[in-house]
Amino acid sequence: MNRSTSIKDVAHHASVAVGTVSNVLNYPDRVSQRTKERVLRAIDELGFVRNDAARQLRAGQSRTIGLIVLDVGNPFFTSVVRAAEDAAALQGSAVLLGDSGHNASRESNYIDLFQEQRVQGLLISPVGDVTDRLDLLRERGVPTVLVDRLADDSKYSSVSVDDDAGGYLAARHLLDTGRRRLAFVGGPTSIRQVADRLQGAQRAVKEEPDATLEVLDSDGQTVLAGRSVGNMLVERGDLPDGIFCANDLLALGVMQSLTMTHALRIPEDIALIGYDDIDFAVSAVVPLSSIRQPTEALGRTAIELLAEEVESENAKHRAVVFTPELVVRQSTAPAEGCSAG
Amino acid sequence: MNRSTSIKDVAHHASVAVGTVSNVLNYPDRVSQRTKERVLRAIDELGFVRNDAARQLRAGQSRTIGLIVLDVGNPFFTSVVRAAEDAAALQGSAVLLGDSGHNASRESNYIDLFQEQRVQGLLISPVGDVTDRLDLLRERGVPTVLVDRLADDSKYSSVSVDDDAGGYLAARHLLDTGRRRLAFVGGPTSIRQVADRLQGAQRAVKEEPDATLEVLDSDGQTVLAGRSVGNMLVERGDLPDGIFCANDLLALGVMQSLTMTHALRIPEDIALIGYDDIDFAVSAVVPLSSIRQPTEALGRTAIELLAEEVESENAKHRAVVFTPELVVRQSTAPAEGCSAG
DNA sequence: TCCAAAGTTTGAATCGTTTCATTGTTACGA
DNA sequence: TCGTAACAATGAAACGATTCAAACTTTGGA
Repeated sequence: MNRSTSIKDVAHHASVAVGTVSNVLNYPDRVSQRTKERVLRAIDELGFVRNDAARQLRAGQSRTIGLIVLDVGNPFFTSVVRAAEDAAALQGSAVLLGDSGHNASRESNYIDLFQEQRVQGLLISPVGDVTDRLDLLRERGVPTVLVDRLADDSKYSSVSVDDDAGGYLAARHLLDTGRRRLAFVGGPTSIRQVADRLQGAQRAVKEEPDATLEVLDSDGQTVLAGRSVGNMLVERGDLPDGIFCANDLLALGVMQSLTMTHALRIPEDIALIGYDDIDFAVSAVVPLSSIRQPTEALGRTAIELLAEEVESENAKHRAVVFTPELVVRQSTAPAEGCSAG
Repeated sequence: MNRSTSIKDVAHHASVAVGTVSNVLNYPDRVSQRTKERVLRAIDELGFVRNDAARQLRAGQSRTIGLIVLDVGNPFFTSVVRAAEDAAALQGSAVLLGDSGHNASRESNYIDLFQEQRVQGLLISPVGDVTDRLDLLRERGVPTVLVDRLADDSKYSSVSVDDDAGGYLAARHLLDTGRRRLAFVGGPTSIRQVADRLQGAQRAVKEEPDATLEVLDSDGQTVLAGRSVGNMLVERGDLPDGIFCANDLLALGVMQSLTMTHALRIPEDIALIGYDDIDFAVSAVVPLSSIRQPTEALGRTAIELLAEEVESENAKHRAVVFTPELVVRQSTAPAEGCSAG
């Protein structure tokens, strides 16, 4: 109803020119102490709040950064988002958050929205094949940084985590604690993350001549899927002595099935390690060893890479790959006759 | 670098006036077929994207709604957010999401940001005491709807869930399945939600002359806290036959402690029910009964209430209270000698 | 052929900032 | 007292969209 107060009202109320008010807001040093006080008082009395649309229109660019993630509910992304917000705040930008929910059309809507908002740049964990759209954005001066996905060519910067290294870490840890008959439990290896983690595990196993690695396909990446793999294992007998699951949910499912239904002991009979280090890992019946991804670094670095590209159109693109971290808990405590390798 | 193409460029390229281009975008019916096609082609060829800042500046209002939640990682809020986004999309608005992380200063920053963005309105799950700020916002024509908090006076609309009813549902269900010696496990009752749930449970227990309800304080609302309550119970003996936990994490902790460490059977020896119906409830060792909050309805209704206030300055404020829903799973299956009643 | 009504198109004015060339003021050394 | 440099303050122009009164075109009936 009542049109909100503008810089003009403030200027009038403080008996100065509009330019002066603007200077108070943006370049306080250019304004004398007396004037500044008068203007600030006026701002306070009138309850003036800068209209960002007008500022942005004049400036040609906004102070916001678009961030599109696959699933805000996923702790991995939640953590990345928070780190990105904090890093952006440090450089005076705000993050507009979009949750694509693995849905290409939602993703596309967010790209549209952010483009209309003239965001400084875009951080995205892509669902669909958005390379064409991203190319267009770049042409129009909106740089993009890929999150949790290695840029295929060198057209974009990206931040990602080395899943192969993570897989290696996990398997190596099982081997180091004396296990030799390992099993990998993971969803369809068509998922890149799963394939990479498996590959890393295989690499580690090849280092020990007497070690073997069996691959068990799971039907999805859930607790229930883990449970059925566990049941299957027990039914057929011939158990491995170390299990590496492609994520923590699977691991928790396997743990449930082995310990509850079948009275096997973890880690004495079978060691178990997951991936992601979700909150539940630490409070599982047997606290679960896992591989933690450096989410804070991901978010922070993504913002930094974007800043580089915003500053100079021709900044070199960089693909930053982080190495995950092993978190040891009870579920992989060394077996009794441990022949550490 | 290259200033992006404006409506003026499009107009020039299509040999029409700027007003015509605007009409094509906003009132296609006012424009002849021939012209429309020409303009649309020009838009396509130039890759024109509307500058929302300019549109907003002229319109005096944006098409965005601010939403500040306590924790996007919390499945409760994740679900509310998604529902709100969908409902907003239906009415042509976008949601700007802010995660206060239970932090009053982050919350305050988001309010500032959203105010500068001239959001249509604000949905907020407040951390600190923001009533003063909200009052100011309202004066300036930015309506607010409280989420997951009952408005204390009738100055605001709000959407919330009846925790008392939820507590009643849970306890009543334990009673209905034959349990009589109940226990309530919950963090400090200074948390409103906890206090309300307890109160509802007490109400239900009073309905059965031979039923009792014991209150067990927990140190926080986590799995580990639940586990220690469980351990304590077993150590002291004198077990209840039905336990109602103020949230699912506590319940899972209690379940771990009872079933694993102490070889008690759920639901045969003790029935167990949680609150929130998190994803893990269904995949617990014994699938956990719980109370589900109507998060989708919360998000949707919040947007609807806000729309009412946006439309008319003097819309009556409404406090909509939803009733949660009982989800029965194995953890509360009827005891053998069930005297339903 | 003319006129009115309906249908299209035009383009200047406007929104609230920031920018910047210009003007006004002050201080100080010559 | 004057000139000049440093400092402050001014206000018109610009950003890119929407709006709307006015101008123009078409249609169809008299």
